[in-house]
Amino acid sequence: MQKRTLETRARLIAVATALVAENGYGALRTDEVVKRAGVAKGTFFSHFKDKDALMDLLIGAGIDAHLDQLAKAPPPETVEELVALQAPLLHFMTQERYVFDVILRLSGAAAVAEIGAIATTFGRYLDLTVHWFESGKYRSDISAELQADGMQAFVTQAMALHFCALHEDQSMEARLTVYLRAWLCPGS
Amino acid sequence: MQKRTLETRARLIAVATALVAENGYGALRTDEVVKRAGVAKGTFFSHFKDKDALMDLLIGAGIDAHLDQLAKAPPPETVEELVALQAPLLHFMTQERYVFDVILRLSGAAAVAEIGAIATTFGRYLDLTVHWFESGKYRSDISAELQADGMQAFVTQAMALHFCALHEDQSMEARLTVYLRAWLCPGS
DNA sequence: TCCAATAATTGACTGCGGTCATTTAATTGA
DNA sequence: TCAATTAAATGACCGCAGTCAATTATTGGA
Repeated sequence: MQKRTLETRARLIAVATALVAENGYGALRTDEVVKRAGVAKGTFFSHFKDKDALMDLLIGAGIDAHLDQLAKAPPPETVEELVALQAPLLHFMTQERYVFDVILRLSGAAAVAEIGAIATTFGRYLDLTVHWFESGKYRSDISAELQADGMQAFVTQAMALHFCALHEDQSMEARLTVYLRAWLCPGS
Repeated sequence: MQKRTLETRARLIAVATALVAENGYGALRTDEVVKRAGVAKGTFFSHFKDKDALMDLLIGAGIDAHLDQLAKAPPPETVEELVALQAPLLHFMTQERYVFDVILRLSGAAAVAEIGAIATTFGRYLDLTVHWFESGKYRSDISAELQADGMQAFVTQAMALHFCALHEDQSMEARLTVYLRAWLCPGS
C-alpha cells in the first residue's frame, strides 16, 4: 500500500465528515465528496466498496465514541440508570431515519469476512452490557449473555417505534424503561 | 376514478406478482413491470408513489395470508407451540434479505396518513398475539399488550440475527424459543 | 538510472428509480 | 352531438450509485 493511498483515503473521509456535519448523513452524495476531495468518481469506489462502506466508517466511529462513554461509567444498578446511560447512544442512532436504516442494515455482517465498523461496535456493545449483567443485580434465572441480547432486542424495538407515527405518545426512554423493567425485573 | 385506472393498476400488480414468482422480490425492476404491462414508466408512478409502495402491497398480501393461518389456529399454549405457529411467517419474512429490509422499513408508518399494507399487517399481528396472551397462560405480572410487544421485539431480533454470519450456529426457531422462554416464562 | 511490474487514478458510461410538461382519452353539461 | 373540463397515460429526461477499460504514478530489481 502506497502513502498516496492513505492520503487519498484520509482526504475522502475528512471531506465526508465535513459534509455530514454540514447537511447530515442522508444528504451525503458521493459526487460531492469526490468533487471536494478533488478526485475522480472511480477513486472513491476503489477506496470504499460502496457508499454504505463509507457510512459504516462514519457512523461506526460515532457509535464507538458513545460506547467509550458507556465503558467509563460504573455498571448501572437500576433500570432507570440503564436507560439513562444508554440514552445518548440511542439518540445518536436515531438522529436521522437514514442513519437508523444504515445501522440496521450493517449491524449484522452477512459474511464473517465483511464485518465492518458498525457490526464491530455491536459486538463491543454486547460485551459491555454482558459485563453489566454479570454482577447479578438483575435476573439470575438466565445468563448475562441472554439478558444483554434481550436488552438489545428491546433497544432496537424502542428505536424502531420512535419512527412510527402510531407510537409517538411515549418517548424512546419511557418505552425502553417499561420494556427493561419487564425483561430484567419480572414479577416485581 | 375511471374503469381504465383499475384495469391498469390490476395489470401492473398482476405482472409484478408474476415477475416476483419468477425471480424473487429483490430482482424486480420497474422497467420490466411497465414493459410487460405495456404501459409507460410514468404510468407506474402515477399508480404507486414509488417502488416501495408496490412492494408494500405484494409483501403485505403475503404477510396477511400467513396471519390468516395464525388467526385460524387455537391460541398456542406453550412457547414451543408459539414458535412453531409463527415459523412459516418468519420464513416468509426472511426469504430474502431484500424482503426483510423492506418490511423493517415499512412496518412502522412515518405518518398516520401513509399507513400501508405492511404497517397494517403489523397492527393486525399485534392484535392477534395480544389475544393469545389474554388467556393468562403466560405472564401475569405484565399486560398482554406488553407481552405481545416484547414478543415482536424478539421475533425481529431472531430474524435479524438470521442474516448475521456470526450467529449461524442456531436456527431462527431455536433462538426464538430461548428468547420467548426467558420472556414469557421467567424463573422457570 | 532505466525498465518492467504493480498499484492507484481517471472519467465516460451503465442501470435504475423517479419526475414532469405534454398528449391522449374519458366525462360532463349544454 | 359537440365543446369544455377533468383524468390518465406518455416518454424523454434527471439524479445518483456504481463499473471498467484506459491512463498515470510508484516501486523494486538489474
